[in-house]
Amino acid sequence: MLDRTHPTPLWRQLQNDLIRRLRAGEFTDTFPGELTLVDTYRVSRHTVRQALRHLREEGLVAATRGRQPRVAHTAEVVQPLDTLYSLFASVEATGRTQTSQVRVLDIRADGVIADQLDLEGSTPLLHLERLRLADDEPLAIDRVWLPAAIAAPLLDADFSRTSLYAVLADRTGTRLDHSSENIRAVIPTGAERALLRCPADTACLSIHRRGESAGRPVEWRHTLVRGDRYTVTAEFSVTEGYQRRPI
Amino acid sequence: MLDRTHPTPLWRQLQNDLIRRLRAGEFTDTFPGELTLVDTYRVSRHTVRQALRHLREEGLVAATRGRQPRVAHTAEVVQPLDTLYSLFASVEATGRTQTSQVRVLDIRADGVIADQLDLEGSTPLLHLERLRLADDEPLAIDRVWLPAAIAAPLLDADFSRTSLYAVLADRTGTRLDHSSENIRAVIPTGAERALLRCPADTACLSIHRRGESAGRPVEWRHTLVRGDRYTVTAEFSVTEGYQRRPI
DNA sequence: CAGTGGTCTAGACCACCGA
DNA sequence: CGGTGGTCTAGACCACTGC
Repeated sequence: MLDRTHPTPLWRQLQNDLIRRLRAGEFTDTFPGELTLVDTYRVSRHTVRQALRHLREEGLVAATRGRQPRVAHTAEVVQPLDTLYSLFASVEATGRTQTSQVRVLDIRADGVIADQLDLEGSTPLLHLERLRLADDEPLAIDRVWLPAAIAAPLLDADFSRTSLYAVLADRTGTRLDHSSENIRAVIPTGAERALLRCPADTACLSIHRRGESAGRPVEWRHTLVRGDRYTVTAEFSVTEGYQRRPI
Repeated sequence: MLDRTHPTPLWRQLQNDLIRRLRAGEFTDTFPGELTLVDTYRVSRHTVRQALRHLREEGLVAATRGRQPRVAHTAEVVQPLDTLYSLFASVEATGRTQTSQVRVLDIRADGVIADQLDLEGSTPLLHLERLRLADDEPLAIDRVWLPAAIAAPLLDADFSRTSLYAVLADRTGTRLDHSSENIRAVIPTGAERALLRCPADTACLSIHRRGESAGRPVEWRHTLVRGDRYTVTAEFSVTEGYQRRPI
């Protein structure tokens, strides 16, 4: 189960294994308590608590003194605003299964979008539109445009289960190193609400992102996320050299 | 030194005492190591580490294995924490006038809010509720709670034209050095929409903020911002990480 | 009542760093 | 080399929760 000879600390191995089991859906609602984990993994309680600390801080597991610990199925995805994030990764990190329905994948020209990317209006762009789901429940409508000169190799990729950024880096070697986003609150149109299957009283976050690689704009993206399932978080600290907690 | 009969955990008492000594300038550059603290405070190393964890995460103390621990010199300059709320100030920079209507300013207890601040439910809190306007047009409903033990001197302040953080720093010397925010999209209630005088089809950004000073929570804030007038922006660079700034 | 998490102790070995 | 923080163990008592 755990490898005591491996240089990775025991508590991190334990943490990873618990995340794996969480993703595998092994704990539908209840979650083992600390003493149970001590027995099953044959480690001290201190080690168990160190492994659990991160899971609890991440909100994956809800535990209160006296009560039966539970898997926190907060019906929402929490998005830290501290990394160049991928919606795919943040959904998977919560133990949910992320899938996408590809609605559009083609190459076209669009003067408005090209303008945002500092390109000529007639420049061909690869356009990908996906309905993104977490555990088969609609989460967001995601539209992204990339210059065809860079992204053409993605035309035949399967985006139903993979991250755009992963495919982009894999097939073209392009990695985003800079991005800027605008986040607004909007009320979805009737068509959007129907597609997202969200209640009538639900607002959405409208996120525009412009991504760059080596100083060149390579991505214009618009994501419409259900407000009842998604939260953006941000952390600030005045101190220099502030180290973010690992995982 | 530490009171073992007091209900406050030992590690919290130790943390508070270390913060007190830090503020008193007792440690100019070097900082005692863990074993030193074990000796001086007569507690176990586990307790010392639990107390130090927050100080290190906050960046107040820099410690690396093998090296002499040091006091982290927090860039002595201003509090850059008003990224979002200087958004209101930046409105003035664009030529508009920003004002506030103070709707509530009193001291009360609120168990739910106190819980968010890690305080006892009966702890008195200073509560300030403002309707914030730009050029006499409503922008946001801003509610903030601070422990009365710290913020009581603000009871007779005039908040119609001034920043809370400025008054807080001026009258109490407290400056926020850390905060975390959650940003969601919501649809305002009828009362909120009426107060904000916004159209029926307008969504809002709901922003919860928890602010800390020297590792202790001092502010719980909820701001409801009109989605049709404000955008939150974020920048990311691989070299610099994310920084949010207002538009 | 049994089980939960929160706190605390007193040990131990290790990797790392600077003198 | 001595001191640092990182990890880990094997205990213990307590407050709280739900049955």
